[in-house]
Amino acid sequence: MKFTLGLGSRAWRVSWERAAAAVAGWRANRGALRSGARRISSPRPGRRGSRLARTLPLCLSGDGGARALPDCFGPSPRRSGARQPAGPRAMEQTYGEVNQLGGVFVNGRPLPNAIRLRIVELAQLGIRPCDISRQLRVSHGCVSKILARYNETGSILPGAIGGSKPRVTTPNVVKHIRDYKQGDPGIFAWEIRDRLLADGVCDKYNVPSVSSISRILRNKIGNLAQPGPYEASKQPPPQPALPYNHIYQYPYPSPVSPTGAKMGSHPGVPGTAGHVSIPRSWPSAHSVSNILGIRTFMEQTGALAGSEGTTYSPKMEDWASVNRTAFPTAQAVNGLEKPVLEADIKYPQSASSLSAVGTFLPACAYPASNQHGVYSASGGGYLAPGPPWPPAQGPPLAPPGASVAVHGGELSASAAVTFKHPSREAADRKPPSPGAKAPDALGSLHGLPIPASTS
DNA sequence: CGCGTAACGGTTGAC
DNA sequence: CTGTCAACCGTTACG
Repeated sequence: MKFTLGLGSRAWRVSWERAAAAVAGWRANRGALRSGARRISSPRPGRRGSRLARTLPLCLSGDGGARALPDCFGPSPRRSGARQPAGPRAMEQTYGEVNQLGGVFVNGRPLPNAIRLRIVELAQLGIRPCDISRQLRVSHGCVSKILARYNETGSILPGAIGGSKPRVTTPNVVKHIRDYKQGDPGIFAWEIRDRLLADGVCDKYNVPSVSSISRILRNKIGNLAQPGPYEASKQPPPQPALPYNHIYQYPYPSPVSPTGAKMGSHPGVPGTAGHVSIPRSWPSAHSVSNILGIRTFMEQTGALAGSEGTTYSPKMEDWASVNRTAFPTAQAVNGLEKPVLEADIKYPQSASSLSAVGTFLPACAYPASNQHGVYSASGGGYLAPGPPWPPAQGPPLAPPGASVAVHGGELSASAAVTFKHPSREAADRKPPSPGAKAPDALGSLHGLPIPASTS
């Protein structure tokens, strides 16, 4: 039902076969959870017809449409290992879909960082979101979301997709619990919890729940002692949780950890303190410090290879291939090749011309020529072919505080570093690392002439 | 008309 | 190895 509705509202979509799979009965639950009253009975009737026809000339033709897209979204089988929808046509799956603006996107996947970055940049140049949306052919909802996130977190990066919340009952935690229990067999679970916090074993984000602790006591630690009900007169609950900076220290100013973005084993949760808007408490790619860390590290080392495994890179598909056709030079920036290859794994699109994002987003600069290429991928690009780009002289730059550090090298592999509203950050997040923050971020923008034309 | 956002189908990755 | 789950994604359409 829900599926039907959804499909109906997007009947034009290119990769309808995937939707047709519609196997995910469980998804309905999620949908139900999220469902409001809005679309209970009809799939937003009415829109798709004419508008679609007007805006999607290139992908709706023929069979499957997507294959009519530019080769950057050409047909390509999923790589082994990737989930494949059941059905004989699975191998014909393509990733490209085209939105109403004619922009190409991959459903369920983040926009390339280059696009995200561009959105932020344009916004900081004073271009209205609606114009950004049109220029880049990204839905205004997405523009809004990215800008909102950027304003909130200072990061242009998408959130961490997939995975499960890291277990809080790590061996170390269990060990401490055991120690506490051994030290005081009558200790309550909530006391253990407090001690875990107080001792810095856990932080408020990853401290096990009382029930979890009880379960640990019961299952893993067994009967060191059974807390009796009569022991209720213990200490009152304790002190407020430690300031989470205690635990959630940013990697900097110490040499930034290259593993910032994905610190699966990090005892703390990097960057959390400053990321009020990021619900996930486990390592988040949004972490400014992570981003900084990655970036700084990369800038310093000039290599990603050593860190990519633990950074954001696994997610950095960035559908690099999406933009590849626009960059036929296929110059892999040092250290970026692997991520790019990984991107290929995820987005096995036309590999005709590989180019890491970093290739077209050179460090410390954002040459118009390259920029131009970024969004002008033939046909499937994000630039509207017709309407001219806003005049180069454009609106004034964003407020002085606003800045976007543009360093292309990391874009494809780990992180794009963006900062904004330092004052705000000062309040609720760590101040940007002086070393990591581009000293002349605005300068980067200054040096980022808006392409005179989108064509 | 511009924007914020709910709903939606989709992907991802830990478990 | 496979399925489940809960996170995130971008698009669409509503208000």
